[in-house]
Amino acid sequence: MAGPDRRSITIEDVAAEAGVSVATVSRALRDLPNVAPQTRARVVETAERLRYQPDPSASRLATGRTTTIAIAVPLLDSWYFSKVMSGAEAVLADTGYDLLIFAVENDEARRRVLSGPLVKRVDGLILIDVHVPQEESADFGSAMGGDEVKVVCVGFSLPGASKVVVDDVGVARLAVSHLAELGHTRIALVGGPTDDPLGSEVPRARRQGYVDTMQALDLPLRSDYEAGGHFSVTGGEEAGGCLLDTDDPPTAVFAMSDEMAFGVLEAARERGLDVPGDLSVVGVDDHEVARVLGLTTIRQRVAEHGAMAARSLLEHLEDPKLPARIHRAETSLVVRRTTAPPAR
Amino acid sequence: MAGPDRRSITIEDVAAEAGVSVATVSRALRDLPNVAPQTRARVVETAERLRYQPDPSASRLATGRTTTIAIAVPLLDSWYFSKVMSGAEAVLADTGYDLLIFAVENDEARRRVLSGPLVKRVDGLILIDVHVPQEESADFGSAMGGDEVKVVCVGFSLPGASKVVVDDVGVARLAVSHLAELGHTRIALVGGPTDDPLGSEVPRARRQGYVDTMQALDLPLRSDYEAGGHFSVTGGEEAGGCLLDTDDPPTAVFAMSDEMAFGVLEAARERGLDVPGDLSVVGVDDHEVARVLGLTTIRQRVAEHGAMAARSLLEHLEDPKLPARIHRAETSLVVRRTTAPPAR
DNA sequence: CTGAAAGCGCTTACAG
DNA sequence: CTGAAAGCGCTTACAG
Repeated sequence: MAGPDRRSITIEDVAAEAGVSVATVSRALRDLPNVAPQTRARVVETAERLRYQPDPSASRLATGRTTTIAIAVPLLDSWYFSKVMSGAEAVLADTGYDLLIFAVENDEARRRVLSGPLVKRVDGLILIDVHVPQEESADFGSAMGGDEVKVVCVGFSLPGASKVVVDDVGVARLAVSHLAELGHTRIALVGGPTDDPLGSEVPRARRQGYVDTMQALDLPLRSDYEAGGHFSVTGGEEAGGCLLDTDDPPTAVFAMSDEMAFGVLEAARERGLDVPGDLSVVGVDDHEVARVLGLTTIRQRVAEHGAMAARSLLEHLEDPKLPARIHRAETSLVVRRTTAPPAR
Repeated sequence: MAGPDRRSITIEDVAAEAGVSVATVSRALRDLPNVAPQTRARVVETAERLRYQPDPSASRLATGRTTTIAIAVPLLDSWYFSKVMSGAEAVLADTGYDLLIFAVENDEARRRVLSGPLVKRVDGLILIDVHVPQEESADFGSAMGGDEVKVVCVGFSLPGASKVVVDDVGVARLAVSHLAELGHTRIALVGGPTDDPLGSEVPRARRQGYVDTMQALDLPLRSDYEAGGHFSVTGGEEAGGCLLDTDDPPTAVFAMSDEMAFGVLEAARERGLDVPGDLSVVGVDDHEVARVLGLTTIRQRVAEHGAMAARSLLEHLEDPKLPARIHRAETSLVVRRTTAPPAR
C-alpha cells in the first residue's frame, strides 16, 4: 500500500545523479555564471528527468527572499476588489512570485494581518482600500521592517509608499457636469455610508467633487438629495427609494458606483418612472452590466489599477532604493442611455 | 539614514534574552508539553516584548509542513469564483494557514500550475472548476506527491479526491418543472458555450437536466431553443436575442446562471417584451442583483461551497487517512417576479 | 569552472 | 523540565 520512497527529490539527488556537487546544481539551475555549458546541460537534463522541484522554504531560508507578494483587500467577493486582484494576479503570474491573499474586513482583522503574519512572509504587499489609521501607520511601518517589505497602496495613502490614485474629485466633477450640461439642476448623490467619518478616501473625494461642482455651478445642495448606498445594488435601491419618495424628487442621480446605480434604476422602475425621461442616472466603474443596461457612467479600468500596483511593486522589488511613486489611473465619461435632458 | 540593526529578531534573540535555550523557546511558544509554567511565561513575555515572529520558511523547512493552502480558479474576476473564494478564505482565516491563489484560465496555465509550483509549496489544494483531463490526472496525482498534498474539488471530480457537489441535473429539473407547471411548453435554454465537448461538468449536467425534464414532460426539444451565453451578462443578452428574434420564439427561458438571465431580461426589454407577461425567465445562483430585479432563480449558497471545501480540506489535513468524501450543497427554487403563466 | 563547508532559523529526538 | 546537537534543503562566499 505504502509507496516505496515517500521522500521527494532534493538537490542532493540531482547532484548525485549528474555526478556533480550540489553547489553546481544550484548554479546551473538558476542560470548563474561559472558553469560549463556541458555541465549545465547535463544538470538541467537530470533535473527534468527526475522532475526535481526546489524546495521554496529552503531557498527562502537561505536567501532571505520570500518571492511572495501579498494582497490585502477588505472583501474578497466584491466586483471592484476581484477585478483589482485579477489585474494584479495577471501581472504577477509569470514573475515567479507567489500571491497570498488576506481579507481584512474590519479593524481587528487589519491589525492582526498587518502586524504579524506578513513579516518574514512576503517581499511585497499590495493594499487595496485598507485604511490604516494615522496612529497605526508608524507601527505598521516598523512591523514591515522599515523598508524591508515594499508596499503599494490603491485607493488610499500610506506615508512613504507608492500608490495608484484616481482623481476621484474629478470623477464626480465629470458626472455632475454632464448632468448639469443636460440641464439638470436637481442632482442627487448616492454614496457610501454617510456615517463613516474617517472611512474610505474614495467616497469622501467623490462627495467633495460633487459638492464642489454643484457649488461652482450655483446648483442647490440639499441634505435630502444625499443618500448612502453602501456600494451595493441593494443599498442603491434603498437610497434611490429615499430620494424618489419625496415631494420634490431630484431629476438626476449621481451614484458613486455602477452597482448602486443599478439599484437606483430599479427603484425608478418600481415607481413607474421612465429613465431617462423622468430620471437621469450616472454611475462609476463601467461594470459589465452597465453596458447591457445602457448605464451612463464614468469608466475606470479597474483591473488596470491592480496591474499598475503590481508593476509598481515589482519595480520597487527590483530596485529597493527607488523613491515612492504616484501612479495616476485614468477615467472617462461614457454616455449611454440613462442620461438625457430633464422632462421640464 | 540606515537603521542600526536591520536584522530581525530570531529565536536566538528570544532565548538569550529569556536566559533559556532555543529549544525551550520553541516549545514554550508552541504550547508543547514539558515546559515549566514560569519558564513558559517568561519566554512568552520576552517574545512579545521583542515582537518576535517565527520565520515561516525555517519552520517549514524543519517540519516539512507548509501551513499553506492554495486555491486555483479559472478566473479571479467572476461573481461565482470570487464568492467561492471568499467562503473558503473566511474558514481558513483563523486557522493559521496561508492562502495562495492561482488563476488557471487555460490549459497551459493549468498544466504549469498543477505540475510545478504547488509541490513542496502547499499542504492542501482547493480546485474550483479546474478540469483536469483524464490523461493528465495520473500525472497530477504523482505531482502532488501521491497523497502528500490533499485536494478538494468543487464543480468537477478528480479520482480519489473529496469534492463539493451540486445536483446540477436537479437544478435544471427544478427550473424547468417550475416553468412547465406554470403552463409553459416552449421553454428555451441559455447555457455555456455549446462548442465545449469536454468542458465544464456543470453546464453539461444542467443541460442534461433540461433535456431529461423536457422529455419526461413530453415537451418539445428544439435545437433553435438552445443558445450559448458563456456565463456572462453580455453573452446572455446575445443568446436571448437569438432566441427571441425568431418566428416562433419561446415563452420561457431557463438560463444556467443569473448573470446570463440578466442579459436575457435586457434582450426582452430591448424588444419591448414584457416580463413575465410575454416571457418568463429563471436563472441560477441567487445573485444580489437577482433580488433587486425580482428574478426567479435556483438559489445556491455559493460562498458555502467554498466554505465546505475549506472545511473538508482541513479535515483531511488533520486526519491524513480520512477517506475521500462527497459534500452535497443544497439548492432551492426562489420564485419572484420574472415567471408567470404564458400569455396564451 | 567546481566543490567543501558554513550558514539561514527553525524543530526534534536524545540525553541528562 | 531543559539543553546540546543534528538536520531540514537550499545558497554563497571561499579556496582551488
